[in-house]
Amino acid sequence: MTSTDPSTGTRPTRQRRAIAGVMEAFDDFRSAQEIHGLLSQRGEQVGLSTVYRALQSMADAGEIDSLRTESGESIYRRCSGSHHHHLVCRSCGATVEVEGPTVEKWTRSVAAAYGYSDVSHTLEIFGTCGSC
Amino acid sequence: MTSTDPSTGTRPTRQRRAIAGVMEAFDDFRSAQEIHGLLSQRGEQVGLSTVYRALQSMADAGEIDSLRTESGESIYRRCSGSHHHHLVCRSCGATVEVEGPTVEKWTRSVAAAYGYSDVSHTLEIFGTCGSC
DNA sequence: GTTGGAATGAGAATCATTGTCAAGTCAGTC
DNA sequence: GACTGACTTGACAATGATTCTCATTCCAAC
Ligand SMILES: [Zn+2]
Ligand SMILES: [Zn+2]
Ligand SMILES: [Zn+2]
Ligand SMILES: [Zn+2]
Repeated sequence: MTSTDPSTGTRPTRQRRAIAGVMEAFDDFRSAQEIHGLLSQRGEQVGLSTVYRALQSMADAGEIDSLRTESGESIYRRCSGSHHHHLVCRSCGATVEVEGPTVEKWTRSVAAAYGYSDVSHTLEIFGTCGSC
Repeated sequence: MTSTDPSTGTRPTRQRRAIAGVMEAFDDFRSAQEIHGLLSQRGEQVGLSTVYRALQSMADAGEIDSLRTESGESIYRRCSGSHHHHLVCRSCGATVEVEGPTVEKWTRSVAAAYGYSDVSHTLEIFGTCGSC
């Protein structure tokens, strides 16, 4: 029997489990370096390279979401498996996952209309939430 | 009388004019470094720092659009004044400006549904164009 | 032509991210 | 239990886009 996790193609090592654990523990988007810091605080010794690698494979496997801040750094957050976007509060970071069949359909038809293939898209909504 | 361009707060120096000229000359999204290269090809001697600075102030002034590729680098392009989005070729930068009343309406209603105000959004579509 | 602030640019510095590679780990096999 | 071979790790170096530094140049106004 294979020993690799079929969803990520990786072994469930101590480090991977620690990272997955931290990702469960919070609800905001965090950078790889912040996550590495959280691990240290927890007493988990994990190399920064490993954190980057794990986050990448988790993102590829759809286990977590990643997006880029305005300053260009990648931030990560646990998320539901299906494709969705985010409504993010500009001041407190409160995040709502949103889905829109409408938008998905629209982007696909626009791309098709102009003969573009291998299409992907980014869509984020920013605003000020009710409690801010 | 002031000598600064009221829209950017900058002086129209030889370098700024050269950069503005290059931006007029193409209609794909290009990185700062590519734009710097185009300037050199034209025989315009402009420092890379200056290119970065000029592009930034032009983007701030709304004279050009800037967005980030999936790999995180900033790319720039002259744009029409009105609100729109882009369909960008990942390999050659060929760009189509797209507008969608549907999407605009959708983002607004989603934000409203969750009580978010002062809403803005980012939406870009990436793909491979027909000739790539 | 003087002058003071703005602009420039060569090079250094920043900094998130990725690459390198020797050492460590693990599952399955003998 | 040792053996093997593939996967994984992590300290460190390298990358690469962007920003910073600061001495020099430019320029509009007086
Ligand atoms: Zn808020
Ligand atoms: Zn989508
Ligand atoms: Zn193309
Ligand atoms: Zn829009």
